[in-house]
Amino acid sequence: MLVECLIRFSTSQNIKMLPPKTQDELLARCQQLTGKTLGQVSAKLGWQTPVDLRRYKGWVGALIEEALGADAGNQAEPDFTQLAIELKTLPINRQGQPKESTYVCTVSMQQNGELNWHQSWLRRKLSHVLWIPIEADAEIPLAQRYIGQAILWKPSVEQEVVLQRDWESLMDRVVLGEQSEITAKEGDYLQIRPKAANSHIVAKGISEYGLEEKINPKGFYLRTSFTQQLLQQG
DNA sequence: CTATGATCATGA
DNA sequence: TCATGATCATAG
Repeated sequence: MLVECLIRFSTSQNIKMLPPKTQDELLARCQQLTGKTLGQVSAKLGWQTPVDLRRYKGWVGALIEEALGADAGNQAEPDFTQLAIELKTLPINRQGQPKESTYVCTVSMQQNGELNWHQSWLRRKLSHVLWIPIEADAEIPLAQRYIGQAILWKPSVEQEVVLQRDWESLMDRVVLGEQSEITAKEGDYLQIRPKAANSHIVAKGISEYGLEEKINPKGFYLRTSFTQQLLQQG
């Protein structure tokens, strides 16, 4: 099976990688990517490497998904549906630290159980994450950026305590109809920021009087101070 | 519109 | 310099 995958990987041009059946198989595929450049992986998949990411912001993430055989598409599921593992690339600056915050999910109270931490969408998404560190210094051409060692991560008890506290305090405000007033300054590890095509996009929200209101969609993001810890513990 | 994938770009 | 607020592409 491993041989088949390696052959498939080395020879494929437009052939879709099958999703990994086990965690070990997934990690083996990650090993194949470690130390390779984005240009090498891109060429192997028959993808064009853009000059920069300005108009292709999700390109790196989509490339790694394809290379590892993620199968969730744009459904609201973990990237590896069978393994219940979420995939996230982690852009690394020249100092070896996360360069950007990490988007997790949209802020919403329409979901069932969205008012309870243990059933929350955010907790489910962060319950098991495969982080792929990737060079992201602007001075390195996209195709020459190296892929780092993958980190398969579950939040520690200490980390989850903070995440839960942040999530509950932020969601308290959302429920009170204050979502549009929340700024990115709030939260220790989690923050809420705009998440939309632009600032004019509107979504259904709740006003301070509990009525329906049109607001600019926002999302939960992990601060770099949090993802920095993962690099050290991984 | 919502979901997926994120990074850009400017003000402080 | 860097975090906040804004934005880009694509599928359904």
